[in-house]
Amino acid sequence: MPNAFVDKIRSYVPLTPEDVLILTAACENVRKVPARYDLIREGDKPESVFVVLEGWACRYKILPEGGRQIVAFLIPGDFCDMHVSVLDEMDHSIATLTSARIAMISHREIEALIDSRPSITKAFWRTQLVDEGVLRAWIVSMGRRDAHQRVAHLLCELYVRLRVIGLAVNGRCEIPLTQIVLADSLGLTPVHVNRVLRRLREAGAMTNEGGKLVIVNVEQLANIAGFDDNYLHRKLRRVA
Amino acid sequence: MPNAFVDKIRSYVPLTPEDVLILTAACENVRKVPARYDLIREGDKPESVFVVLEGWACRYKILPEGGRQIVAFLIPGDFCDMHVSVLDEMDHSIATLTSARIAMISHREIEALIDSRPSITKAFWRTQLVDEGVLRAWIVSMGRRDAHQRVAHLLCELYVRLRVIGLAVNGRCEIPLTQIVLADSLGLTPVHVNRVLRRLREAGAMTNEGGKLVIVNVEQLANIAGFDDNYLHRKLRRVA
DNA sequence: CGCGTTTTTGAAGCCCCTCAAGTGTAGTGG
DNA sequence: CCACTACACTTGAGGGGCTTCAAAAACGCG
Repeated sequence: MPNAFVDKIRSYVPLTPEDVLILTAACENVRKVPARYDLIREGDKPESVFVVLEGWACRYKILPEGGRQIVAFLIPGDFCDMHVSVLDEMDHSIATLTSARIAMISHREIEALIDSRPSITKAFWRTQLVDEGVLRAWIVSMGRRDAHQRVAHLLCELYVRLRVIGLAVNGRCEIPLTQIVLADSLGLTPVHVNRVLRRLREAGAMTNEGGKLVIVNVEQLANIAGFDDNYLHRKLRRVA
Repeated sequence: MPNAFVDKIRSYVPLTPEDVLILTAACENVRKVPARYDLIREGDKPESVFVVLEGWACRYKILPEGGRQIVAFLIPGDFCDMHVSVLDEMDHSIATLTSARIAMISHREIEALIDSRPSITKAFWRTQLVDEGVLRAWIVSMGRRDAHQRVAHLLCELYVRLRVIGLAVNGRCEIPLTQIVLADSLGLTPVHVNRVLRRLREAGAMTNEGGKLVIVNVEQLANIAGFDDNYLHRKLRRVA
């Protein structure tokens, strides 16, 4: 049975069959969750670590005036805050964007993994550093790129991340995000996102099929965005 | 002899006298560095962990078109990327903003600390989670706050962080950043930062003394920014 | 004292927002 | 099978916040 979490960890470090068994066992507590469901809210005391096995989720913050800012997208294999138990409460919320399968791992199990499995611990560190790199890249985008570059850059990031987990092939992948969600993550309005997407569509970089956004030409998006994949520590093009 | 690094760690967890000795010893390799000096550049292979003992530094990225985006400020006590050795190369650069004293700790020493000192390890985790919280807060600011709120929010963040290390008292502190640096961190132009600062000055929230920006009324800034200190896991007002 | 950098101020313009209305499209229930 | 509803998407018109360009004043450092 495929497990996105195991696959992700394996993409960072080699795993022994025993490692795989232990990781798989850690994911036994699985919940099916509908779209737009809050897994945890700002202010809550975290009780366990979430692992996305299937579907999409996001971290977000709500502002006093009511606006929402998404600060990260979580795709299959992603997990959150293995050390978060050392802080009192969440400083942001996490919600699903599509229906999803979520594994919940207790802190005790996570710490047991960290204490007993050096290679898994190393993989955890790597994922954390990559996540921070993504946060920094978002800041760069919001600070110094215009709307077109910004949209294109996000799509490139998502493409690379999806390709790693086998959900993108030949410069093509599906992204189940509404224009409203995109706007909330990019610091734009849905109206403007709509106009930007239209131009990207007209340029032949993407299409809109069945309510989903489909990337059909990453190269072009990368050109528009000035995308450099170094911060993901993965390559946009698979090296031969 | 005071050590900002030890003080910061101590602000997160209780330290035994032995812990203090070990941390102090780890900082023996100190360099004096002038302002605007690159400690490490994007693409470099990191060789050690930097700790800011005195002065200010920043993480930044240069865009293809030449613009600079600052993605984090480092103040005394801050250190960077204890696990960074697990990645091949830096995805951003780090430079001083003022003249500074920087301690350099080898990865071997860091890992020895992590392996042998549980309380210090816990403090490292906390600092990392707080740093991530700051990155997310920056994204929220850039995405959903206008220029006035954005400037005010950054000043509030810096105030809280400075207060923790004893560099702010009674709602007042000095910030040695030029308007150009502020602009590069906020995703604005220096011209507009100037206009925003003028209004904050006229409102009595801050002043400009001797080339330094001085916060004189944090409460007011917090009101303008809609500042919520939860993400720093420290209080804006010291609790009685 | 002189020079480079930062700060300041003005004027014009554009990118993106706001407001508004209309068009799909999927799911629901009669 | 077709209203009916709830969203998301689309498109237009007008406005405002921030940028760009330009130039002068003030500062700080050798």
